[in-house]
Amino acid sequence: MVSIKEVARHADVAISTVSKVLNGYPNVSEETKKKVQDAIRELNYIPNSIASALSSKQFGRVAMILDPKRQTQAIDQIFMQYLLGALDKAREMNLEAITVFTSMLAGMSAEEITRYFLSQSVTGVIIYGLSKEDKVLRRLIDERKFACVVIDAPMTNDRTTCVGVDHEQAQYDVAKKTILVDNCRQVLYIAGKKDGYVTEQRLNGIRRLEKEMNLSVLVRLGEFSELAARNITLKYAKNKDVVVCASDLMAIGAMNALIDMDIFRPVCGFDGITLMGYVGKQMNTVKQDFYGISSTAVEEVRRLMDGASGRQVIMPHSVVKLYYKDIIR
Amino acid sequence: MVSIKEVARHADVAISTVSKVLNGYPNVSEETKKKVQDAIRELNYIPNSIASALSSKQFGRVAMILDPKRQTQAIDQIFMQYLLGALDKAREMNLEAITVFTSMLAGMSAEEITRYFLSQSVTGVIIYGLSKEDKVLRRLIDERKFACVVIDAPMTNDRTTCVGVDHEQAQYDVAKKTILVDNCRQVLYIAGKKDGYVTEQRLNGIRRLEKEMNLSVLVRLGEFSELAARNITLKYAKNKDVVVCASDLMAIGAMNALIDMDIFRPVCGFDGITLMGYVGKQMNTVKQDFYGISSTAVEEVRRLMDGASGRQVIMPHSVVKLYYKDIIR
DNA sequence: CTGTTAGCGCGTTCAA
DNA sequence: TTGAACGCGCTAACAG
Repeated sequence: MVSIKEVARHADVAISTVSKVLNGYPNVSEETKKKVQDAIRELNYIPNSIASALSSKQFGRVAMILDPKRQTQAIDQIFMQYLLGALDKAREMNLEAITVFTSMLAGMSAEEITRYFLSQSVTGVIIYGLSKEDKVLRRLIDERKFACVVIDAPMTNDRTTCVGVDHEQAQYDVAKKTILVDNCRQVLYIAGKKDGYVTEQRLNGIRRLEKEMNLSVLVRLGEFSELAARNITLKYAKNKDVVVCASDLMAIGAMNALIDMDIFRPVCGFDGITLMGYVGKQMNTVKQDFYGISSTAVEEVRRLMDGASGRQVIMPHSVVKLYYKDIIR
Repeated sequence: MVSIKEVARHADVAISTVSKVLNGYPNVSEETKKKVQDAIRELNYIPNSIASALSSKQFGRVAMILDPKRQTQAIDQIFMQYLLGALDKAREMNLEAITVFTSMLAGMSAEEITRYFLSQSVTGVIIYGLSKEDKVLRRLIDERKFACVVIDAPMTNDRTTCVGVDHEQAQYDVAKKTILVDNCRQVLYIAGKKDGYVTEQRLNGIRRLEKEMNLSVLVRLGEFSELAARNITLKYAKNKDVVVCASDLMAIGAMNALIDMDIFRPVCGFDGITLMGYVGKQMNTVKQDFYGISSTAVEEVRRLMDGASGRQVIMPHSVVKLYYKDIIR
């Protein structure tokens, strides 16, 4: 492994000079700069980021905490978008991001996780899909030992920023758009999980619409499950005018149920995933930019690591109509 | 940040003694060991793995290269299993694994990737789902600068190990089992992608069965796409006895097509994914243990990093029948 | 069994 | 503008 020392020798300068060239410092003459760069090229020198980090004390890695078993809004596709968005941005910002699954954290206390992260030089954390029931991660947030960004859970403090769309408004928007077409009054709302933050917010959205439009809304928990949504639909949809679902997956289940019941009802979903299979229908849904959300999360965690204070970041959403062609895998 | 130095001072021993205790070296009296451990606990000392790596020159991180856009066998679910398996094992083996998506490598030459990896102290690489067309990654493998493990592509050299099930045999097995039930003769085989290694191997499997059972097999490329498989089925399945698909996704497409055509044909898939939606039917498929494959890959890459030579590792597979209840999300 | 010493590869003063 | 010297936190000889 060719080190900075050899480059220095080769270029006949001091190590520190090479370092300066490497890091684009001023006060290096063009002449020596060129000498150094030539040497770097000739020796095919590659700086060691580990040593660099140690020396400059700029550790600061970011841990992305994902819970794949927690089938909330949709499926793994979303996680991949999250990962992609974060890793791309991290690379762009010269940050190291490590992937951590909750299964690897299972059984650990907040202290143990803290220790683990610190030993890995992790100073920033992004939590995707926090559950209300997750005492440990909530503790981690409360302790403020890390710069935290929480996706889709409304938590902020001086070391914690939350990032996500306005689920309340989004649910309101998509439901309203769907309902207006057929002037529906009786709504079947299939919500998510009891312990989910987004479930609550989305529910608030439909409640607001209920009041505003004087609707009658029946709420059932679909657990973000296609099958549960199917069964709920089979049971309750008959004398409803519309089925509003808190996820695309559940919307698919509802649609299939309606087909089996041989009745038509408008259905709308949430998330805008594309791996839905072709149901041969169309439906409204909320399109979230998971890649962008995750990318923003990295920027935010960096802000926090640089000492900024936590805040709330609302990402834009849109209501789109998914057709057959959109939902082909 | 409390360092080893402070621990040493606190315990009134030398730094090296602390280091020995930390790394479980012999030649430390129980007495001093206890002193040190107490100090560690009191100060809540956390070793810095970065400094440790630098000092011991035990860098050796491993890069997991994933290509999410490459929708080969199935969907993101498989990638998540891969990630989980690798990260769990890496943690167990005290290796650092970093997630790299091909999109981050796009446009880079093999040399640039090499430089990038080396700068990140990556010395081992796991490649998931290599395409025959991927000249760059193949170059990376050929250059032997890294310990390489390739999943599902039959490449080995002294620095490269391949890991995966025996796709040829697996395809043979599942097809045979499916065909025997109804004594089928006319087979529609929906293969994967032209540039895929597994496509070729699985095709060999069906070809072997064709000869052995004196079948008539029509082969079409389904591109691992549900829709393509659907269209192929609509076009060709009528006068066939069975539809053998090189992926579960395509099998779903085929099944749905058959339902629309209102004819029954046995269908079999490949991979054993669980996010198929409920088609209300059953089918045979090859169950792959993606978690285990990835976990094994990490062990293998470690072997290579430790100087061992490349080899071929065949993972076990099984043929299972998926029922309605199995494929509920 | 313990402590001293010499680095690992690099960033960063501070004199020269 | 340059370079010697120190230190980041830790490991690994080696000497005592």
